[in-house]
Amino acid sequence: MGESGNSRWQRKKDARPSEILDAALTLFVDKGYRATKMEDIAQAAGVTKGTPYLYFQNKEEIFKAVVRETIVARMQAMSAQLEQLQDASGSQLLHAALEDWWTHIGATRSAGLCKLMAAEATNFPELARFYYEEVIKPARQLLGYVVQRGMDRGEFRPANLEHVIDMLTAPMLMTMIMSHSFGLVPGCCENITRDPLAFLQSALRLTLQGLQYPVSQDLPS
Amino acid sequence: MGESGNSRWQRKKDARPSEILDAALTLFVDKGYRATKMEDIAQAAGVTKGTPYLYFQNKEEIFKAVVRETIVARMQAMSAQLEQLQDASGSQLLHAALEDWWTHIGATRSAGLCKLMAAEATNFPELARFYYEEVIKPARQLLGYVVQRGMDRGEFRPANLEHVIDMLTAPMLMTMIMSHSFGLVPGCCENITRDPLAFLQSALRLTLQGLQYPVSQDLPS
Amino acid sequence: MGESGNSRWQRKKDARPSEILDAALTLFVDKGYRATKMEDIAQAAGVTKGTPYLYFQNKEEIFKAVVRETIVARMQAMSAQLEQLQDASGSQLLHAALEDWWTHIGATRSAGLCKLMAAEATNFPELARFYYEEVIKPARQLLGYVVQRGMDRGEFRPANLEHVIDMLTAPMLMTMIMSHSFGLVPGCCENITRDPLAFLQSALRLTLQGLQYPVSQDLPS
Amino acid sequence: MGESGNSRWQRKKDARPSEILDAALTLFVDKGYRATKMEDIAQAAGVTKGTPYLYFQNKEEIFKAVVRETIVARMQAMSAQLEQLQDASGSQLLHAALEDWWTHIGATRSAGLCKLMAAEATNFPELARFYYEEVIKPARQLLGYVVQRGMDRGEFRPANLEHVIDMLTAPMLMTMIMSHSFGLVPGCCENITRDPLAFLQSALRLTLQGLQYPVSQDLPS
DNA sequence: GATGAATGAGAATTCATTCAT
DNA sequence: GATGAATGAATTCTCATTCAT
Repeated sequence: MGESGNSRWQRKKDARPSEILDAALTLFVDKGYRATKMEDIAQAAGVTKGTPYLYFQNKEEIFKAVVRETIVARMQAMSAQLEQLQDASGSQLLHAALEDWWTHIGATRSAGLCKLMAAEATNFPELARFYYEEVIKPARQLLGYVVQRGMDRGEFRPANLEHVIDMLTAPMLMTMIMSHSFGLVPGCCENITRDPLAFLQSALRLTLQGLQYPVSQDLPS
Repeated sequence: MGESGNSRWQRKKDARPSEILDAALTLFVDKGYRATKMEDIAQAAGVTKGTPYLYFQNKEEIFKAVVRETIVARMQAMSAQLEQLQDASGSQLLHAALEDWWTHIGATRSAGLCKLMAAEATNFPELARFYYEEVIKPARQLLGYVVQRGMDRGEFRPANLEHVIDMLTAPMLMTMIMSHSFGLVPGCCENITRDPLAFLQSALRLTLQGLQYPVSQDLPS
Repeated sequence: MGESGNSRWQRKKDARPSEILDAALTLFVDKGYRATKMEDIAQAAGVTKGTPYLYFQNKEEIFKAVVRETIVARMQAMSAQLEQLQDASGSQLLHAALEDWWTHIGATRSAGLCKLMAAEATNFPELARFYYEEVIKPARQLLGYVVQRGMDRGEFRPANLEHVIDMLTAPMLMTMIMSHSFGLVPGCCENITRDPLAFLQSALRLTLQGLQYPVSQDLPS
Repeated sequence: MGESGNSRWQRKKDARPSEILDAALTLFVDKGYRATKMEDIAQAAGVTKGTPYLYFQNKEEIFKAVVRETIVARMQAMSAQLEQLQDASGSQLLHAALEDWWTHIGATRSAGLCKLMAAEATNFPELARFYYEEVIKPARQLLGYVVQRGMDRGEFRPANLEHVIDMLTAPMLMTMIMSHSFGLVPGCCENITRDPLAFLQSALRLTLQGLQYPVSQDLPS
């Protein structure tokens, strides 16, 4: 026939899994885990009901695979990348990390997945632990390392390390949550989701400002 | 307190609806919206399957009512309370607000509801708008007012108001999310949920520090 | 609340389980376990799809309940009954037992259930063990007791007790199997299912004949 | 014998079909008809999913072919063999038949197939008829012939021929059923499956004993 | 002949909701 | 007002079968 795709079966074994995961990612992010039907995933991937089951045991495994293939994979790449910028100052590193994160996660569908992960953590304890070990913990270690080095070098004033890490993370979490919950609802949040990156940078600056040594003598916090 | 809200709470001799909402709140927070069965709500409220339908049209209406009756109601009370502390400094007001929030929301089941609200916003757009109008917007206006006043008075250096509000809000959101998602999973987060209030206060201090005028000569207070 | 006033709908409730089990028994016997759809059971019981699940966890539990309520229950009744005929001879007891069995099991749908049990034993090991403990074992013990007593009294010649029990059981098993497998297929077995009871009695007579002492004294087998 | 059946078995250089049937036999016997997946059959035969369909229309046809090729074929061989022992006594013939049957059917996977056949007869009426015509009927005719001859010769006392045949068959059926149902379940039947052949021989002896003329004068033939 | 990706009808199970009592 | 038995739409998952390669 003249047309390429007119066969009932489009056989793309190698491409299928990632097509399915891609469709699933979008649907999970848009509608949540429970509200996403397997058949919807199949349809969005251009296949029929049964096909996803050829590649994944069940819905839960699809969800796990989506998390693994997107955030976890990206996280590892980011960690590796940041480890090469050893010479930069703490501020520079944190700014670089923020931009990197924004490019590869914050501004992508992955951000919606983070929100979903938070929403569903208690329903998938095993996955939550995995996510914690593979994403949250390494991310926090990386940030902790950078901040601690800054303190050691006198770039930052001493402060509770965990709290600083939380402080650096909170705006990112907020951005992801807001832009994938209220931000998606028409008529909510006209002034919140304007320019998330601007907020993130502003937040980072504010936090770094707070980490500077006061000029005159001040009590350490 | 005003007398206006009494009529609603005076008919407490008929406690059924609020008992149902109370049970629903706990279950929604613990298991999520979808995973909470109507029958579980009924049972937890000490009634039988059909009874909730005598007071609420359906599950969605119960969810909305829960949000309305808990967070929204609490939010309004908090707003009223804060409006009375007009003489305090911006820092003092923000610290007071934080403690108030922590006591009445952050440390209660309501915090779980906020997380749930974020998770389900896209599934209940109407409710999301309501929540945004009744909770998020007023809260931000309140914070915005306090911060703006601080800037006007020279207590804080000028900065993007929306970003500062986001900055003040992010740690609270983070606390709520984490403590009701990963924080509930055994084996996650050994170092995150340690002492949320300490983090919140530390974050506030850090942000306020960042809002101080830099050392160089600037306007006197 | 109280136990007293709810007669009408509760009577319905009480009747449901047995109605469902009754429908299930017939369908299981007719079509086998796998080929019997839950919806068919429901329909045969005059209810809709979901109703059986109000009373039984799942299809497997219905099957187990059917077995329990029919054969096991009947078996226990039979055992109790036979224990009262202590004075009769071995032959008399065995004939009585056969007739009893025929009346209450062999000629009823329960016989089909025995066949089904044999067919599905490996698919439900737990149920098979239960059935073995509650039905097969007691039945064999009962027969064993009667035969042993006959041997002790000199009514029967000595023989391997287990083999005799098998020998007494085999015709019953055969009758049940044949009449619920080939016997149900039109055009099979014109001469097999003629008169099962006649065969059973004939078989018993033949076996008892074989248990008589030969006239001349011969070696025990 | 005739040459007519050769063509089927001569094309054995193409072993595919029989390999598939062999695999199917084992799986059917082990897991039952329904629980045996086509893919499992293919895999056990060392081919892939689609291949069985090159040789058989569908699963049902495979089942039928298995029955045909195993039991039916073996049955015909046995019949032919027994027809050659014309000189022996009835007892001798029956003992020989039993041993033959035990060797080629009772102790092999075919026994499991008999059980399966009984279990599935109503689901495959056409196959049931075929099995009845090709297996059950000839077997009964053979036995009937031997027993009748024994009666005619005065070796056995007169009795209902069909009943005697049933009587001779029942232990074999029982052995096959038990050893492929409860006998396979761990924890069932410690004392049943001990030594099936011993039981079969014992049963035959007992039956033959019952067929002997009583010593004192009894009914004339 | 073989392959194995894809199909899609079908079955089990869940649970929000209704309504006769 | 309350009850709780019953409903039936909705959803997940299975597997015999097909057919392009």
